[in-house]
Amino acid sequence: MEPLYKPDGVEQRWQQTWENEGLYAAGAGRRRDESYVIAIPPPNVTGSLHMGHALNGSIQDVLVRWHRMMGYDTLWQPGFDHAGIATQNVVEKQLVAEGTSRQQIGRDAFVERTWEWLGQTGRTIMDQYRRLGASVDYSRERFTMDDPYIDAVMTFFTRLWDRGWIYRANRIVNWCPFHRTAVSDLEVVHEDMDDTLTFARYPFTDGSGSITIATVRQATILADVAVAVHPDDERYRHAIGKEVVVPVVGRTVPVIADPRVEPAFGSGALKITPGHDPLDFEIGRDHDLPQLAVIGLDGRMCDAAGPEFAGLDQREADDRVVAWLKEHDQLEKREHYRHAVGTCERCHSRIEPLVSLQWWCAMEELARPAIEALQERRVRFHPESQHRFAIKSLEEAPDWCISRQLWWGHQLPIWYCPDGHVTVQWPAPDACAECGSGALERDPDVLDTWFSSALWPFATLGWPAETAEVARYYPGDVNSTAREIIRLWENRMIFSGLFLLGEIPFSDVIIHSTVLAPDGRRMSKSLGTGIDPMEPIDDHGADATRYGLLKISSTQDVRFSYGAIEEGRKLANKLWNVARLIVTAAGPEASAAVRPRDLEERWILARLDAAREEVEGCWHRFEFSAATGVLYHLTFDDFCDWYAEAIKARLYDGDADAAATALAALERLLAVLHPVLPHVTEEIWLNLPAQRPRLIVSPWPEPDSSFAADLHALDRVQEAAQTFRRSSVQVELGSDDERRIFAAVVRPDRAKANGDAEAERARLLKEIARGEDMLANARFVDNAPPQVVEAEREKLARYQRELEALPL
RNA sequence: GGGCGGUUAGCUCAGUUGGUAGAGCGCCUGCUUUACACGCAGGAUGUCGGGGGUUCAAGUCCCUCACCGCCCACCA
Repeated sequence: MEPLYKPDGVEQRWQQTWENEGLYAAGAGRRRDESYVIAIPPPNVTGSLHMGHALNGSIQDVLVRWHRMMGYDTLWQPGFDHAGIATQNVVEKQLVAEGTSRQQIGRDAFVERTWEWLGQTGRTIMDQYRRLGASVDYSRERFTMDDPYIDAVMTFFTRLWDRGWIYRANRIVNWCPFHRTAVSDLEVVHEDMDDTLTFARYPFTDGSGSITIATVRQATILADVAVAVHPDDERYRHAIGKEVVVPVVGRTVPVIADPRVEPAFGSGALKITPGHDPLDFEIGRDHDLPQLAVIGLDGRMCDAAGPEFAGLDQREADDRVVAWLKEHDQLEKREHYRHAVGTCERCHSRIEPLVSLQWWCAMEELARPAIEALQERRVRFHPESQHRFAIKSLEEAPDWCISRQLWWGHQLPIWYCPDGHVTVQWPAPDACAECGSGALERDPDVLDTWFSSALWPFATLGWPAETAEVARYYPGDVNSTAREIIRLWENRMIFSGLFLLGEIPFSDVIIHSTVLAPDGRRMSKSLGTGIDPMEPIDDHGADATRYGLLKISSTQDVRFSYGAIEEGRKLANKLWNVARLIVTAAGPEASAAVRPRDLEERWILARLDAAREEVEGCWHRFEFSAATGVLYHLTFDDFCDWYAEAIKARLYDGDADAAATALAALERLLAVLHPVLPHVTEEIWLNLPAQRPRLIVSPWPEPDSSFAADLHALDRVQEAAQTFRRSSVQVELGSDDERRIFAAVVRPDRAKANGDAEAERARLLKEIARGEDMLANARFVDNAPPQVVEAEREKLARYQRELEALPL
């Protein structure tokens, strides 16, 4: 064993060994009946792992390794999401770069090309998980487009259909003109943009002047069917019921009253364009107004806009409309206006609200049991604030637009016959369910990618087939993910699990922190602030990276910190070296045995057990950062600086009992550290004398109360040592044991140099004065809890003794 | 506009039920004859964002203001 622990090579070796020996597989190390199941949030096949994946992987791996050591039948399910629009976006852009397009090569060729491309990316991602030391069952890799998974998706759809919860409706949707598909509200991101607000006058038909409206989308004037004002708006009361002439097109439309108009905005009068605005769509529907469309699916002006405009880019059309207004003296003014505009999450094209025929899933019946389950705490979100958010999101969830006009994804199990009958069936029907026609055509649309993600925890187990795995591993235990995905994924897994299997897929949802760049900005490729998690892993090791990420994790957003990772590296190195001390001194013939003879040996055994319990508490509460603190303190302060220093001399003397006990203590330390630092602990384990199973599947230390009484045995020695080192004041110790340990750990030659009796005297006098003040305060003594007063008295007495012991 | 969170040492952050502020890094001082200098021992540094309130006692509970961040959102 070298003095410097070098993770590179060691970690890769263990990662291969564990996987090859089947120790990552479901059920490895199983010694009890209960299962422990986590389904990894399947990364999109499009990319590589980012820092959030590394943190999330570390969190899940700690829980999984811990449960594996406790003997649970543990399954950590890996795989990928086909990520419909995200994947199509990447491949489509590749085609554009090659000077072609998906339309040119056609659907079949496009899908084939996508399959080819993701054969490479998937491999990369799984290798990155391996490099992190993630103990997922790599033999069970699943993909949301595997054939059995497709069965699950289609079954989900047909069951919803059978309940009558899926319907087709013409509604206004968010339309991405680049991808030429509808996207859900959740896939639209709002970005601040500079715009121009145009104020245009619409003349009344009776010649009594005009009414002014304000708009940022001048081209949509062509599709106006009304002007609306607020019913209580005194300025426009006279106008209600009159008619105005729409500029350019000359259409006569009514002025209506609707409370949804905001009088304070713009001119207070709103032009109504039901075909191209969600609010106008609703107002139009409630007032029985027609829907006109002037913008086509490609985002350009369509034929309905008239021959002058057809085919124009919207911006050009805007300019022409403005020119017309100016020419006819109907342009009142134009103002700079900065506002949030909806854009496509994937390609950032401006979203066009369009009326289109889409498939919807009614949410009310699906959400209700999920809301109840959350309210009854049958599933819990951590932290608690996210639990409330999850409930609120379900309560407010609008019907889910599940159809997408994409090519990459699960095609809807809907067929049409020439007579227009609709057959919904899976497996695919041979003939129309209504008329028996064999000439069926499948609906070209695919499902929203989250429709299939929602089934991840059980579709990966073979559902809808009644597999032994579903029976054994469903429901699972924990799901850990990022905050922004609660509505997209967590809630949908909850309601689909309840609907299809009658149970929620997990009992706890961990919402982990977002890892920001060191400067506090978001980590993103476009900003250049991203840090590849493989970088710290290569530089400092997977153990150090795992430790560092867990240390900085909390409930809020956290900044990435190399310092935290270096701390992890130091911990691994420290551990390596104390193991070197013990193993070398014990010799190859030694064996571990708990044979404590002296106080410090009983004390470290008690400390190890107490720390084990503290760490378990942290993990039960999902407080990963707190756990790293416990482990660091245990290793550096308790195990190395006190225990190892105290027994060092006896180890050199060849004391077999001390060596056996030290080996036993080291084994317990390694076990407690293993879930966070799996590689270095396994490597040390290998170097211990005697044959034993791999640490990864070795039992987690059992509670051991034998030495609990000695937990505080060293408190007095530690305090005496600190006093001595600081001031050269020798504090009287109570027993030979205490004096012996003091002598072994404290080296007088090093302490004296720092002694400054005068400074110490001043410090003690200050403390004593403060303590006397407090005890002289009647209100404090009368009202503080007795133990607080007593503690203050003891502190005061101790300071007095130390003061008296100071050399003059 | 709505919701949530943050503001504690030079930096990154902990602070459980109110009991008189901590860690790591950095900095200063002193230590290497057989675990580790990726180490050991010691030290300095805080009006706990501002203001008000409750309490014997507030970083912790309440109100308020300021700034920062995230999520959500149909003021065209």
